[in-house]
Amino acid sequence: MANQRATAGPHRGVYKAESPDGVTAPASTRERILDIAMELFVEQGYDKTSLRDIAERLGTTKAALYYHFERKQDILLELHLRLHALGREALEELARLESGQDRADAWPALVDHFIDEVVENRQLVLMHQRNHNALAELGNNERHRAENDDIEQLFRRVLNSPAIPLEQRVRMACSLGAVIGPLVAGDEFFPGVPRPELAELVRGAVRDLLRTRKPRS
Amino acid sequence: MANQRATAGPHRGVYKAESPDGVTAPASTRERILDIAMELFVEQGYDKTSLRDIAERLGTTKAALYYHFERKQDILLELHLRLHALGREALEELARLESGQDRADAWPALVDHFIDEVVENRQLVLMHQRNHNALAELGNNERHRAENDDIEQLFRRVLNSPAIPLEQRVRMACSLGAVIGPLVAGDEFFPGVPRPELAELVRGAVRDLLRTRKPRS
DNA sequence: GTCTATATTTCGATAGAC
DNA sequence: GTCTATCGAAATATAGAC
Repeated sequence: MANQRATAGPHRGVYKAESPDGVTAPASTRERILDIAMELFVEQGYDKTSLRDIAERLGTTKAALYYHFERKQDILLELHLRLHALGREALEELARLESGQDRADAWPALVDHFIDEVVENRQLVLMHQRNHNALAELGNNERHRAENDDIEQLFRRVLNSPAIPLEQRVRMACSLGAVIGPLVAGDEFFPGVPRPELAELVRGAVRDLLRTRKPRS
Repeated sequence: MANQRATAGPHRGVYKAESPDGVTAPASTRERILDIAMELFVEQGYDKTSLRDIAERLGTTKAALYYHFERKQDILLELHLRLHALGREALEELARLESGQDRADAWPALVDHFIDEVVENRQLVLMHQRNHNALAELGNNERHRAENDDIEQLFRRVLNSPAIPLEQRVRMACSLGAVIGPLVAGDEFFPGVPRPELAELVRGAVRDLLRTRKPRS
């Protein structure tokens, strides 16, 4: 009767049925659903993944899923929140800095952190970028809209800081794309290269990218 | 009776009903369909865009579309081929170079070209990256598979050239992501900045990114 | 918590008139 | 080339037994 909120009833807010001590409990059905859904959303996309597909791979039936999630969209929403949780803290901290120059100075550390998280949660990032449209439709959901608008505004606040020269702000945006390129999309292009080594090389590339040169004057 | 293959019959291979001289003819229905579909695929995604949606915005009915395209997928396929046509030539030329070093040297020019095309065909690029999953399903289509496998192999051949140091190859991959970042995805982050100026800044960033430094030894 | 139905809706695709 | 009408195949979601 310890921390069993997950089994206290269907679809009710926040769950995270971890055992109080660090013991790895058998993954709750709810979380197994999320993991399987993430796999399938990457393989086939959200729209082409039916609840029947998920249920089959999980070994149950469609209807059983409705005990754990009210609607199909809620599965996607939960996964989206998982992703947002990754970058939220770091981004908030960055946006809290007053001066634009401080923000620019702190950016490289943020990207470093970003690289680590992309490597560790590659599948989640993949799911995000391969289901852009489906995720956009979550905009109607209140819980999602609140969270999402927030994150987006944090980004905007940093990348729009008028105190940072435009050139540097553009490079900050470039650095994010540069990370996604080889670490996610172009995975098949560097087979056999251990991911940590790849990450290290990307780190070096981003470092050079962010080191703005003198404008040719 | 000049170049009217487009109206010679429904869905038959290649069309491009341009008038022989450079005169801008009124866009054929077929091309208006493609343009509208591209818009909608960007706004809502391929899966959530019904043929009814397309027909409505075009001012006709669903059934009319079937005169111009045999299946819904064929609309997406045609748009995909439009995109591939953009980069194909440059990429082929690059892959034809024998030495790996030659390829690495030619890469910056390719990216420069890539930047121009991304700026000029932003919507098409957007459609591509926002419908990754739907496009992957075209893999069953023969016409698509032939074309697509080809392009992918060209990329692989260049990015795998063993003569190019891994560090540089990774940076080549980074450079592609760095272009997409600010020019496509992060469009809303630089409002008011004319796109050519943005492109120029990205060009500078990529230049620094590709200039590999001495390894710290 | 999971099952077997089944209701409901939407969409791709076809038939055939004009 | 475009229309109306309709078929058939999914898929989401619900009802109710166990």
